Amino acid sequence: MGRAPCCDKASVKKGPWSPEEDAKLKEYIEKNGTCGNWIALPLKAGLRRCGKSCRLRWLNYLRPNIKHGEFSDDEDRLICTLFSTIGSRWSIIAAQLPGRTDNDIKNYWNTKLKKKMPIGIAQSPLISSSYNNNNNSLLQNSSIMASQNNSSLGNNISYYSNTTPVMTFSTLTSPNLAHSRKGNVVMFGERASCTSSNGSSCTTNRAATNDNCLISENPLDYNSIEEIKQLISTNNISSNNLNFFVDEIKTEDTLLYY
DNA sequence: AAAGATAACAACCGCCAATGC
DNA sequence: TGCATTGGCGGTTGTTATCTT
Repeated sequence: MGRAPCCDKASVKKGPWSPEEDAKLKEYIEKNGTCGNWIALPLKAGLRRCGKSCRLRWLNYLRPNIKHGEFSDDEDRLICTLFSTIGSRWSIIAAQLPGRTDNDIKNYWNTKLKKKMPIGIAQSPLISSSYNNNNNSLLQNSSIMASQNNSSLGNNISYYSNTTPVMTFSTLTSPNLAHSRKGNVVMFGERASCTSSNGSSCTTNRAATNDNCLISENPLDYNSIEEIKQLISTNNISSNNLNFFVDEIKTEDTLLYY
């Protein structure tokens, strides 16, 4: 037996929404909310639409505070850098762009930004393969997002909180980078440097903090999650911001970056 | 001016994880 | 514990607008 359809395909309307349908949906949701059940909503609202279609219409077009129109240069940059890091996680990218929907960003990427990007970045995010479904939630819960601006290992990596870059790391590809595996990025290590959003910086060979910056003086010594957590703790770095990175190590032993 | 090509964007489809029974 | 249902997501398609020849 196959999966039951979410609605009766024969009786629901498809295609573009009319202004009347928009008004009905908007009025119903503003008055009653979604009641946590999109499937039942169209019937209650007097719409001959699939519940999924109603949800999509509301989320992408009708709900308040949706931003339509041109993307700013800042938004362009953020989308590009996030895509280069995490790939086509449109909902996560959209969460960093207030007022924008995942569908909007996806369309914008496919029609415009993709053409602007270098082929390697546009087609193959450097580290997206290190994110799997199991830790997506960690990513979503993190207030910090990472992006690598260069396709080769060991160059500039920026971390964003919402749309604000909070810090940029620079690393060198070094034979002493103990945690480098499969060509992924390592932020522990000698000769690393960091510049934070307030202009302060910290460089090289020391365990240091500057805003959310953490550089370990000894890349060889941090082999366990607990050690890393301890390091974060003793340097008084917000654990909320860094939990994701710690958990990343725990679940994906191929990617270590701080 | 017309026809074809391309771009932009709205909407649909199918898969999967979460949830409730 | 297993199954059915739902919500959410990303990929894809369809339609309309705009551009080019």
